[in-house]
Amino acid sequence: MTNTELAATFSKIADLLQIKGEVIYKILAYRKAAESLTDLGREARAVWEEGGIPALIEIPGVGKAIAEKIDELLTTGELEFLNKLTAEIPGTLADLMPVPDLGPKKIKLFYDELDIRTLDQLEEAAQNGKLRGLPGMGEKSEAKILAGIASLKRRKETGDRIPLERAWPFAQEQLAFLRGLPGVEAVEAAGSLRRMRETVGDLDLLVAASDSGPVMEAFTTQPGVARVLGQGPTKSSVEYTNGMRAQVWVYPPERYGTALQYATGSKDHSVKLRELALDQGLSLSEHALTDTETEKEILCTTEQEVYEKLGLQWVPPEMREDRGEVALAKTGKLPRLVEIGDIVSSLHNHSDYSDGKTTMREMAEAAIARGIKVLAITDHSYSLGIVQGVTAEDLLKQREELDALQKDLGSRIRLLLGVELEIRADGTLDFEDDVLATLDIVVAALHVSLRQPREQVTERLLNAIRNPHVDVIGHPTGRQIPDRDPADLDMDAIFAAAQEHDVALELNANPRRLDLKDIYVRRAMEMGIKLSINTDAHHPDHFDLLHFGVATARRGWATPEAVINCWKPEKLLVWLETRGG
DNA sequence: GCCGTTTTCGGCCCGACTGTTTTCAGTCG
Repeated sequence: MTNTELAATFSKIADLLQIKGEVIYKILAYRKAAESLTDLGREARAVWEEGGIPALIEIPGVGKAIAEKIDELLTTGELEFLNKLTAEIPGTLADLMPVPDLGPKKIKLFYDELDIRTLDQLEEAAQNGKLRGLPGMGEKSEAKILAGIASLKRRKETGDRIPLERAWPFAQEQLAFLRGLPGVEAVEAAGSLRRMRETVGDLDLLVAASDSGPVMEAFTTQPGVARVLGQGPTKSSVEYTNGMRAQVWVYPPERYGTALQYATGSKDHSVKLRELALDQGLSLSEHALTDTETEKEILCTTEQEVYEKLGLQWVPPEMREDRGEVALAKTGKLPRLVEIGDIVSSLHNHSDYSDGKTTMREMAEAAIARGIKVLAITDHSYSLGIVQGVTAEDLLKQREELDALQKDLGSRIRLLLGVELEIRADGTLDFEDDVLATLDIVVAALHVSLRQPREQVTERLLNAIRNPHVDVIGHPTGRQIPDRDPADLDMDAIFAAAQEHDVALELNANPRRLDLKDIYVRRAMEMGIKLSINTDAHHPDHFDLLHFGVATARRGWATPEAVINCWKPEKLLVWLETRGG
């Protein structure tokens, strides 16, 4: 049973308990545990095999009761507690919770009064006007539920969260639109986009303006808006014709700091802040910090002031997931996270020797223009058929050409010849050691047979890590957002091997990959494993995807020391040279 | 159900918006 499956179980329990009307804090505890399991950088099963229930209790949000339930689930695959619960109320009621504007109270009402247990039954009842007679229900509520069901079905087809790759550019357009409106003093994307999560639920846009009315009016009536989901003086939300949703908040400039903090979240991070504020006799809301005694407001123009007033270091948005950052900020010990300006080397790139779109020279010149000091050309090796990868002979020719190019470019950039070495389906590598030994850097990667059984696909990657010539494992899990799942790897084994053999794990910056993902970056950091952030550029423009990788690294609390691309070129070259057996 | 440099029991954030209401409940973030 995977973390995802465990999380789904506890999430379902939370839904059913909420519909049943259980006290909210118990429900929140199950939800917190579900989220914590999802965010755990390793498998709960491995934790459990190592240390049993006591080890499980070490997981944040998991106490004795939930640890015992995990134990039962991992032992038997069943959970007596859930079985009893579904004997009381139908388990299918949990499927209704994702319907927008439909919550536990109404689900309970419909079940009690009309015996509605499924989405289809609910839809039918709404269509036939059966809901409007119930207490607190009217025609509008009924229509809202139908719209919610339609929206849910749509999102099921397209995926309920939008990949950062799509959300980011669209958000930039919306920000530009808002920035251009009269009276607007500042604009910022908040929410999970500002935290740079790999997928985004909806866009959260924050505006500083003294008069909100005109901004709200312009926002909700702009071209591209399919329907207005809500509109008030401080908050409005819309659905666009492209299916995305956004909400915009408008606050006066003098309250912008608290508003930005609130809109950025995450919810759990903000709750921690609000609790901390209460300890200091302050109530924190999106409008202000308020002294609970005197009810006097303290306004914060900037977010920095909010954190400062609470006695905290300012927490970078990427860290705001309630994963221990508030405690560190309290003691002033937040790590110095990697920044885009720290990156001086680009170590996984392609040219027209394989499937890159341009020559090595064009790539080098584009890299120089972006301030890159070390550029590795790592074309695919030959067995990856579809891209016409390089053979040993090609590498000789490529080396000659690269040497000439290096001479030409002089000290403006240091060029390295490498390869993106194919890890074949049978676990062997495309080149023998004598060929690999001639290269400056080797990035080994999986591209084929990603669906092999766990043991087999893990062993392939381990074999590559053990090879003394392999320096970096490229996009380790092979996932693509949103449609390709990662290979079923034993990540504990991969991390242990990378640590033992001092092999760097890549954080592929392409927003379709972001592989390693944030929680694995965090685990790599904890284990002292080196990271390599690369754009995997197949075209000069791809160098500009770097910020996605850096943001993901920051989400995993990566420091510049841990990222080999941040090292001084001399240090990097020494590291690469002393490797290779 | 979880958690603890003021607590192992008694806490556990705060507000906006909508729809159905005559003052509030439900949902969302």
